[in-house]
Amino acid sequence: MSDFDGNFIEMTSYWAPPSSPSPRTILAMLEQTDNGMNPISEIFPQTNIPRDHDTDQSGQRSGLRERLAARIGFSLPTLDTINMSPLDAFFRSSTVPNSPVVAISPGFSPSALLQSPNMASDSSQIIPPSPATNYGPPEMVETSGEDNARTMVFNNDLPYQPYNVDLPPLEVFDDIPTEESFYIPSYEPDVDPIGTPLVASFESELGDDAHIDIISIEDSESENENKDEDDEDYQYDYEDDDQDVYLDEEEEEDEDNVASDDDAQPSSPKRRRFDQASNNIGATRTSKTQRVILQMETDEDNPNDGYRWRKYGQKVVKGNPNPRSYYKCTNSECKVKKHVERGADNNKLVVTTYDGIHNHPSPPARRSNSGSRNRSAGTTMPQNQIDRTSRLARDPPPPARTPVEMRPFSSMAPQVNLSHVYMTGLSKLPNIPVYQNPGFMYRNDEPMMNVMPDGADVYGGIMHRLFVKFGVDI
DNA sequence: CGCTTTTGACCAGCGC
DNA sequence: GCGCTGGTCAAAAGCG
Repeated sequence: MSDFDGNFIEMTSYWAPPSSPSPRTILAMLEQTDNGMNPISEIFPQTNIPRDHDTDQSGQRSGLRERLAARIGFSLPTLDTINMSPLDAFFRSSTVPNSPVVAISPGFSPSALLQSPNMASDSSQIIPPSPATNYGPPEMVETSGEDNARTMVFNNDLPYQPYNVDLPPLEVFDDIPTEESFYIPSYEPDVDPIGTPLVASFESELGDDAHIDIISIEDSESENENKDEDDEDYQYDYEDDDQDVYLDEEEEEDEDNVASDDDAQPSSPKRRRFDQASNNIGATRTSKTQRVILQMETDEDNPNDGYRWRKYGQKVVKGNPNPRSYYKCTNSECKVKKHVERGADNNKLVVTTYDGIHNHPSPPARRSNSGSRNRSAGTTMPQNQIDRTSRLARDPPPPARTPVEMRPFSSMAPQVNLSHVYMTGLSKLPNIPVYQNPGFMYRNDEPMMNVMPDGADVYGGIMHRLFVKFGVDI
């Protein structure tokens, strides 16, 4: 499979969710990369089209937002992205409220996005480093419908240069977000350009072993009981205290200064108790593992994410006429589960929730030959569905590259083929080492793109900072 | 034949 | 205690 031959790219022009090209178009664009032609702008040809999101799609978005808000426990503010320069934000080290640029957070395991063999070595885009810290209220990203929204598209063909930039003040590391967001627009050609909100979110619950995700490979399955409801000190009680690197007392004070109202900050690590209670409405969720919610627009009922899954249940849940499908990783040693459902208000929006951490690499794709099964590399699916699956989704994960392949398979990261991921978001995130090179392009009305570090850079930066601050040497 | 999905039943947590 | 709900189980059916 052809990779984007570019680098981690930030699209600095104002961006509006484009109408997405067909898989064929994408593949054609990808194949052009060998000519040194960055395909991004051609994949996203309508990047400058403003969107009137306050018209007929508002109902859809609000419905989704309300659902997410109900699920997570707080309302979702609208992101104001106008007049905000992503680059400015990116290289700003201090507070940038409502930064639209997605970042890796220490709370949300970087490995979830960077250590994934698929995501890191595929043509994938990765969650980029954070440009900014945000001390605002807990955020879910709600940006896709915004005019002038910005997006970042990434690739990771840059060499591993994790330490070639100045580290930001470590204080920002204290502010641990638990939610990330990015957009995965449909690559289907018939997407309404003013269509559905491309709201995506990560929810890292920072559960009992969430922090381990950054540091080591451990069985993510923890059947811990909920922490004592009466325990008001909000101390983390990770099982593996040796690697409890998130907060110390001082940091907690800082955190409390920022977030005086606990209930208003469900995304905070300190909201873990809240999350556990509120995020499972009537559910029986005993496994307090890290959870990631991924939303993307696609016609596939279960987009390939690089792993193989076995469906073990389906249920219609309250508030959504579309059934929710439950999957387990087919690896017998792996306890990761996920469930997939379509948006109640937007049938093109597929919401995938991952629970757990894969303790194995993604399996090789099942090759389809004449007369044999033709299954996707990931979740098995009916033939008719496979036939609708893009080639991108069927392609096997490419060989992992150093240093990616040396990383633990610690991620429950959704290993979606993020061939054309739009990322944006709000976050309270640390600055992570980045560097710039002049590899931008500006062609016609297409976004100017600035080369940004790849996943290895970001990962290395995080590791370095862990080492600097906590002495954790991976 | 092997593996998958389907689907109704069952289980367990939560709120009232 | 009861009902609601999300999550899981497991037998049957489907598919190549």
